[in-house]
Amino acid sequence: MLDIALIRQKPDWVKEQIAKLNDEGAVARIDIIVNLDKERREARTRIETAQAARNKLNRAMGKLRGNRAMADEEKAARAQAACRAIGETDYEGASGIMDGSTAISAGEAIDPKPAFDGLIRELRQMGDEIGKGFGLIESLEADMRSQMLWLPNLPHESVPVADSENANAPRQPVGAFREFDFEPKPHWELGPALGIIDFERGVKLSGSRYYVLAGWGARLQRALISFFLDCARANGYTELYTPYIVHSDMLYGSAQFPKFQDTVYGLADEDKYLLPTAEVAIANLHRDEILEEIELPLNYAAHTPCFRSEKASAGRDVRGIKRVHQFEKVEMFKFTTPETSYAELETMTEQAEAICAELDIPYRRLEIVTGDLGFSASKKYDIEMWSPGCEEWLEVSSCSNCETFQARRAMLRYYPAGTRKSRYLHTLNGSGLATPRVMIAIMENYQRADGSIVIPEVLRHYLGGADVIEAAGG
RNA sequence: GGAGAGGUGGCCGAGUGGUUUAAGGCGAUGGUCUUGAAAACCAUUGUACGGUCCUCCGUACCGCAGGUUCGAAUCCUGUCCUCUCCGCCA
Repeated sequence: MLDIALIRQKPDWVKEQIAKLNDEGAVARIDIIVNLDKERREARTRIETAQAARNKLNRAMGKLRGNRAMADEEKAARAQAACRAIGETDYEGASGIMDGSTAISAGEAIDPKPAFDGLIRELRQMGDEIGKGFGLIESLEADMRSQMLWLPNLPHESVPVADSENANAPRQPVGAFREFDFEPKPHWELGPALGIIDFERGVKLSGSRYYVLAGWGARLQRALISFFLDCARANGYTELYTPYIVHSDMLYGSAQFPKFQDTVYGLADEDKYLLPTAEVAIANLHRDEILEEIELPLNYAAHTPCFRSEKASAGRDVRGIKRVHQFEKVEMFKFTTPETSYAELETMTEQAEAICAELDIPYRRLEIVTGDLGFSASKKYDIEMWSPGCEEWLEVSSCSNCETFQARRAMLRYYPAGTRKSRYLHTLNGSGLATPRVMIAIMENYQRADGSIVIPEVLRHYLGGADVIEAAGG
């Protein structure tokens, strides 16, 4: 979520920033929000003033009713006088009369019953109107919130301004490209031939975009996950095991909802959803907490399955395991101060790149332009591995700084050292890495003419020292 | 899944529908005292939003959501969570 104060103060500047993104309709929300904000603040000021008067009168009523030292005749006279004052909207006066701090002149004897009934009638009427007022505030604030939830994050000033992903600027690739003396095959041929990917049975079990890994395929994946987690730990990330099913609030917190609601899988009978990424679970870990600056940065990593409906990309990348409904990923996540988040983004991205280098697969970094930033990132780098079989760059990691965008939604805050005035944290997330695509890259880069696959050096000790996946399978 | 008990500030823990606007304690912070510390004493002690933005004022929040009432931490309903026992179970 964006800072409402910023929108209020510089609506035109915010519009300019949003216009750089590929998000039609978001700019138009700003005017709606500015108007709602104005309306809601006016209502709040007005209603809360009335509520303050009413609270005071009710308290005074308590004093009048409960005053044992006061004769019933005087109470009745005061009730009647207070009733008259309220009718003239003199709430201060009425309050003083009721709590006994204002003297009243003695009049004729009054029947207490109608006097109090009249007073209660006045108070009830005030209450009814205030009730309506709070109803108005509630509906204005609900409208505001639903508008705000659809606004994307603003790009960092360093992000290149361009419309589409085609403009993402790749850096120089790193690592040696293989030279094959045969035609390298795509993984969707290598996998079934080796018996390590079973597309047909995956589809039989669950439908298209599902697959079964068997034997060395399953073991290779497990080895990769262990390797990734060990890298994360060496880099100072605390490993987490989180729930894979979370409340819908968590998806609002990490900003998948409301915009990308149709990309996740939900449970039928509960307001709970399967993780599309561990980011959702980790981003909400410190929800509604206020951390101390000395604890920061907090670095977490978790391996989870990720479930994605991929409705938006129906028909795309249908071959192989590049785009599937269920995959495994190790996610890196950082909670930092605003001052350090951009340095941490560089660190995190370099850590993801280092994993590619250790696997000895050619990779490159893309600096993502404004039009391809996505909804929640202020700045983003993608990392791609080269796959010689399908002859394309595969996105294996995406590292983002969301600044305070998620923090505002999930109430992630900290006290700067020596203060008690809380600020929002910055959140960063990055894949480190995602298995199916890294599996593709390994299979295609490490394939040999006979269809066997050499196991990358760094993975061998996770696989009992084996150095090659032979065509016979494991 | 069944039965019972319970959710109150950073923590513990009082709290008859009003007459102090959550008592008291612990912790924390600041101060007094001290060569220093401890002790003692004094003061401060949450979050969000709104108004003014120097500071203060106001509103809301006693798990959450409704309801009753002029007025709810307190009464009613629903719900979530925790604990104990029973059942089932990797």
